[in-house]
Amino acid sequence: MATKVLPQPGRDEIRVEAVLQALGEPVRLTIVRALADNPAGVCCGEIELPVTASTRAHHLKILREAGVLSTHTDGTRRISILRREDLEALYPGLLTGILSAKQ
Amino acid sequence: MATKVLPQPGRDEIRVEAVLQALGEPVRLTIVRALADNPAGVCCGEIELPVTASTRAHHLKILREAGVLSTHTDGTRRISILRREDLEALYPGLLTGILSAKQ
DNA sequence: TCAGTAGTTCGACGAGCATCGTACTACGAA
DNA sequence: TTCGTAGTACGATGCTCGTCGAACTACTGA
Repeated sequence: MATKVLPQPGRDEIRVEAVLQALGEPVRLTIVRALADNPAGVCCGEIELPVTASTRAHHLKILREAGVLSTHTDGTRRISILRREDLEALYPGLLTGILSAKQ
Repeated sequence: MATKVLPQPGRDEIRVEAVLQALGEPVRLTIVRALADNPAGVCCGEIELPVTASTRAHHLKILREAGVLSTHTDGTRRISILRREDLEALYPGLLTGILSAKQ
């Protein structure tokens, strides 16, 4: 089972505008909160969202390209993990600040 | 000289999606950075921006309505101040995280 | 090999947004 | 009162974005 990591920006390629814009959307913020609750990673289909599969894939792509999360394959599934370390290194406190917001 | 504070959301009315969406725009992020450098407040006309005055007013309104900044009048001028305390109380670390990003 | 499942990609569509110019308001100075 | 300055409000425009359905890919299990 050769897991493969989907293309994503390196830590030095992450731009704060892209991160903020990615996080400033309700559906994507829901995804990020779900990932934060599951440090081991989440299969994107498991997150309950009020959108279709294609829209979900769209949002995951935006989050991945912004550098917010990392995705690797696991059979037919794709596991997404929050890039906590990278975001904390670039913008210390940002993620915890956002996650501390009462829903 | 009766200075007047323009309408803005109370601390409990601030929503994290609105804040992130407001910050996820290059022009508005420039404004926030300028305000962060001037804790005493900045007259919006003083910030150098690549847009016209009407667009500038539009962005300031969005930032104000999101709860990111506070504006009060001073004669014909309007002084804007970053709502550091409120944001820090709601989302501890968020602002410093964003501002620590190398431009 | 074949069917089923997980997820992406593509094209289309409608809503929202950033931008502008113009007209307007509010204040200060002469 | 009149003029100039600082800024807002409004309407229009073009672009971006979120959403969807349908078609497609990739892997698993029978």
